Parts: sequence; structure tokens; C-alpha cells
Amino acid sequence: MKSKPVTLSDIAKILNVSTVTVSKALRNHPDISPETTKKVKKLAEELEYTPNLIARSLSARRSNTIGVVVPKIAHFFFSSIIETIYKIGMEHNYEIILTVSQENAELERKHINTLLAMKVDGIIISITQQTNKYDIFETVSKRNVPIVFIDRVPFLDNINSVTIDDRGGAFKAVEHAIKLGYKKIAHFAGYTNINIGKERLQGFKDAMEKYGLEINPDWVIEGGFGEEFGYNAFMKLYENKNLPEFIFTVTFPVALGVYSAVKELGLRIPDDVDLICFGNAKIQEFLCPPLSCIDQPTTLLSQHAMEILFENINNQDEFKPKQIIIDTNLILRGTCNRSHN
Amino acid sequence: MKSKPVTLSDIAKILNVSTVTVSKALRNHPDISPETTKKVKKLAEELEYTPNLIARSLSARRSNTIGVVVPKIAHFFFSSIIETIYKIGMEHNYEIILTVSQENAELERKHINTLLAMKVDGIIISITQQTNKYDIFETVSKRNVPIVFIDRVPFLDNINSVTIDDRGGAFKAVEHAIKLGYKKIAHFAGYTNINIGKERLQGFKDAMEKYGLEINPDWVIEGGFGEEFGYNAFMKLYENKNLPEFIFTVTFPVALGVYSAVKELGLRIPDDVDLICFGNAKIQEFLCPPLSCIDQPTTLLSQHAMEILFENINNQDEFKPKQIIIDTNLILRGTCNRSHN
DNA sequence: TTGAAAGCGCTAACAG
DNA sequence: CTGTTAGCGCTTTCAA
Repeated sequence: MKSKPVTLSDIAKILNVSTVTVSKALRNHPDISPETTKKVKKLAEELEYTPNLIARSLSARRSNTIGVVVPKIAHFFFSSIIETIYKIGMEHNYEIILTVSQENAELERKHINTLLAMKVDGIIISITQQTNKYDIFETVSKRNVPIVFIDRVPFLDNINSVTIDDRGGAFKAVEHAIKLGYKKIAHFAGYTNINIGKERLQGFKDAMEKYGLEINPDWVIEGGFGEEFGYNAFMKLYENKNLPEFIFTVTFPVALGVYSAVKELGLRIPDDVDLICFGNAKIQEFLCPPLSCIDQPTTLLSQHAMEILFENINNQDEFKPKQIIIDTNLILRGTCNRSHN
Repeated sequence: MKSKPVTLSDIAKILNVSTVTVSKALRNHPDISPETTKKVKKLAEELEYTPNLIARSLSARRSNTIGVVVPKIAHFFFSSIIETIYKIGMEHNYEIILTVSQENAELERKHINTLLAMKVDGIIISITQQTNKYDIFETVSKRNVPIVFIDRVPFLDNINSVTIDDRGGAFKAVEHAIKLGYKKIAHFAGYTNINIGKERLQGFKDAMEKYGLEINPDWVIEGGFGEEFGYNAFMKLYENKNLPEFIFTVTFPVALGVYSAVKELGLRIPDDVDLICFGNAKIQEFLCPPLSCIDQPTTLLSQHAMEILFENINNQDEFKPKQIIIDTNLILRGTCNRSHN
């Protein structure tokens, strides 16, 4: 027995009131008397009425929906970011519409357009590693849709952004390595055309400079945020017989790639080469040896982003863009944790 | 300069045609002459027209949207399932509306209702570990919304489902352990009120029985699919001085919990206790020692689920529910991989 | 090949 | 407190 959904006017007819009354009653509008409200709600329940959110959005000009764009889902960092966004969204009665750019700027652009077309009330985005044209973001604000950038943000002023203190965090990591006695320090640097890559590289340089260590250009390698990059970069150094004593990697996956290469080559961490990465994941504790890292508080990141977004949504007019930078923590585990001479 | 979105009728007015013509032209409807179509499209582009998907959905009675409900996101298994669903959805021009039940049946129910209210064209769901009332699923089909269950499915006939061969996979794992010479074998079993728990337990029993090994009830422990469960279960056995030689865990996170406990207790894997888990994740290679497992092909899972869903969507009427069961592979790494006497 | 009419289900604004 | 009117932006008949 298939049935088509009951509507406001179905209820209205039965109760001999107007659809408006039903609509208001269902939304607890103070206009409506308690008895009427109760009557309406009772019947709605009996009839298993579900509001048509599409119709509601169209007429109310707000969808109670937030669009999210991330480069990837199955990823320690992003899946945790997303999870928090979902939780907070739910608490605020917002539905989340998540899209995945797959690190592809073209796709990212397409998703943003879709989100606009879906009339989301706001957008949270972490841009791809190749995003370098920013006009789509202008389209968004021309459309009056609040947007907040999170972690991976464009080089733009006057935007809402929540980022990690990438530079400071990187500095912390490298400084720690230096204090342990390491001198031949490499940085596997991701892509520096995007803020996180650029800033982390800068933090690395800051530390090297502060302690008067020379930066060997062969040991500052760009090329990605994923495992393959870490693997390849390490392999290349090995083949060139040019291994550093220590590596600071731009992300956890890159470090994983190093683990992979090291293992394959029969080397040992931290004896043959030691390392630390930017980005925390619980699983690091279980690695061999447990990987030390710079923690980026993902929950905080998402919380701030959502908070700003909601403020902006409810304040369209006189809202001034906010930039928040979140502090990092050095987490020491098996690597980067014993002195070296 | 904020602007409000241009609509069909804006374009229609300028071109001196009707909105219908514009609407059709934009959708390449054969009704419209090539020239008109071209003209319309050109102007639409110039004006940066974006269709209002909400309005479209309302009038077309289909949203081109698929609802997804999963228990968790930041989880090796689910994040990979989700990622594939997104990819496939995009290829078919469907938007995915993902919701997270947080292993909470009440929330799950709420999300399903929201998805119905959002008029999704179909639903893919992996149920929570506590879902035991199935009436909401009847509501879904009464509403004529195709639904396919994936991996964690209700005990119901005549539904679309794509599952892993949990029983067979568990059997494989335990059989392998037995052949290695293990006799004192435990199973950390999750919850058996749900198919994956029940079937994996059954597979464990099958193997034990086939090889004439006795099942020690103290070694078959229920209680969850997460790390804490694995940790606690192992700790309890240890305190009772009742450790098995080998543990088959119902999921990867449970195995991680065991690693955690083992490490804390100063024991060694696989010498003091060996193990294998159901569920594959690349990261297992990097554990200490690398964890062997039963691989569940997540991509296949999602692919089949999406395929069935699309078939069902495009075939509303004479569609017969399909059940697909996917085979598993034994993946041997550092654990469960050397003979024992 | 085009368009007029009607309506999807709901809500905002205003009047009673 | 309740209802009338109007319309959100689009698509689906169906007639011209």
C-alpha cells in the first residue's frame, strides 16, 4: 500500500481550518491558540505528516541547510572535521550538504555552484591544493551567501577563516628536533602554493634560521600531501645517497609514505632517520614506532567555523569577516623524542 | 554589490519569449529550435544564471538527490564507503545528502524522516548497532522511496541489501588461525543483535566446530565495535589470568583496542597473543606488527548499492528487491602468520 | 516550435 | 486568534 504524502491542506480540510493555521500551529507560532495547536499536532501525528522541506525552503527563502566542500573524505584530518560539522549542524537544526572536490579545482567550482543552486544558507570550505582562481568565491558573496574557509584557505583578505597556526606549529616541531641535536634536517613540504604548505615551510625556515642551521635545498622537497609523495621523496633521497637525519613532513600521510619507504629499504626509525609530522591522528600511537606530531585541534577548527558561519547567517548585513588562528600542540611519541649526537 | 539571482523569467523577458521556452532550452528539450536554444543559453551564461534547484525539485517532483545514513564518518570503513558513494553519485549527477546517526537509533529515525522530508529520490543506509525497530523502513517504502541497505542491514526479507559474506569471512580467518596451530581462540564479537556481529560470530563457531575445537564461553565476548571494547575485553581476560592464544576481532577498531591493551601490559604480539580482525584498512600495514585481516571490498559494496538504487529509482513499479553478498579475502600481514605449537 | 494555464506545498504579510 | 491573498521559481500538461 503506497500512499502519497499528506500535506498541510489535507490536515486543514479535515480540521476545517486554513492551511495557514495548520502551518503556524505545526511551527508553534504564537498566533495560534493552544487548543488549535494541539488539535493540529495530534492529527498531523496520526496522519504521519512530514513537512515538505523543499516547498518550505522555496517559500521561506531559507533552506536551513549548510553546504560543505572538502577535498577528501577518507582522510584522518577531514573526516574528523566533517564529523564535528555534522554534530554541530544537527544541534542547530541545520542539515549539512557535503560535497567532495577530490582535490580538483574544477570540481570544487562545480560543487560550489550546485550548493548555491541548492540555496544553502551558508558554506564551509577547505579548498583544494590546486585552487588558484578565486572568482567563484566572489560569486558566492555576490549571492549573499556567507562562506567561511577552514584550514586550507585562499590568499585573500576580508574573508572568514579559521586556520591552524601552521607557521608556529612547524616552528615548534623543527625547533624540537634541533634541540635534540639534529642538524641535517629535511622538510617534505607538500605544495607551497597553498597556505598550509607555504606557512609550514616558513615555520621550518624560521626554526632553521633561528638556530643558525643551513637549509639544504635538496632536502626541501615539494610535491604533495599524500603517501606517494612521502614515499617517492624519501626514495629519491636514498637513491642519491643523500639522506638527512631528520624529516619534518607537512602532513601525516606524507609521514606514512616515509614509513613505507623506510620499511621497504630495511632502515629503522628513529635510528637511521627520525621524523615528525604536522597533523595528529590517534592511529599514530600504534605505528612502529609511534609517530610524534604537531596536533591540530580539529574539533576547535570546526566549532569556530560553524560559529562564525551562524553569526554571519543571522547577521547578513553588518557582519565583519573574522579570522581565527588556532594554536597547536607538540605531541611527543616514539619519534623525535631522543637526543641525537 | 550584492545581487539577487537571475531567474528564468528574467531571461524570458529580455529575450521576449516565455519562461517555458527558456526552461526547455536550458534543459536541451527537443521542443525548442536550435537557434532559440543557443540564444537562451548564451544569455543565461552572460547573466550567470543558476537554476534554483529547490524550485525545480518542487515542481518536478524529484530532487536528484540521494540520502545516505551511516553510523559514523571518521571511521576507516565508513569513510571509504562514503567516498565511493560520493564519486558514483557525482557521475550520475546526483547530489548526496549524508547524515550521521552516531550509532543512535533515535537519531537514525530522525534523519530518515528528514531525508523523506527533503524528498530524496532514494536512500542508502547502514543501520546503527542498536537499531531493532524496523517500522521506519516501512514508512520509507510506503512513501515509495527506494532504499538499499549496506553492510549493516536489518533482519528483514524482501529488501535491497548489499552485504559482505561475514560468516564466510569469519570462517576463513579462524580457520587460518587453527591451521597455524592455535587452539585457545577467542572472539571479540561486537554486538550480535546486528547482522555483522551475528554472522561473524557464526563464522567463528563454524570454524571451531569444523576443526573440533571447544569454544570457551569466557572467550566469546560481546560489547561493541570500537576500540574501548577491545581494550576492556582484553584487560578483563588479563586480569582473570585467562588469556587466549589468539583473538579474532569483529572489527579493526576492536583490534586496535587490543593492541593498546597489549602494549600497556608490556605484552607482545604475536608472541604472547596473536590476532586477526574483520575489516581492512591500509593503515594496518603500518601497525606494530602489521595486522592481518579479512578484507571487505568497500568500493564494491558501494558500487553495488548505488547500482541497485538507481535501478530501483528508474523502475519504481516492477522492481524486485535484490540481495547481494560480496566475497572476502584473507590478507596476511604480520599477525596470524606464523605457526604456533 | 512556442506559450498559456495551472500547480508543486508551503509561508509571509496583512486584514479581519 | 484565524484566514485571505499572493507568490517563491520552476515544470508539466495541453492548446495554438
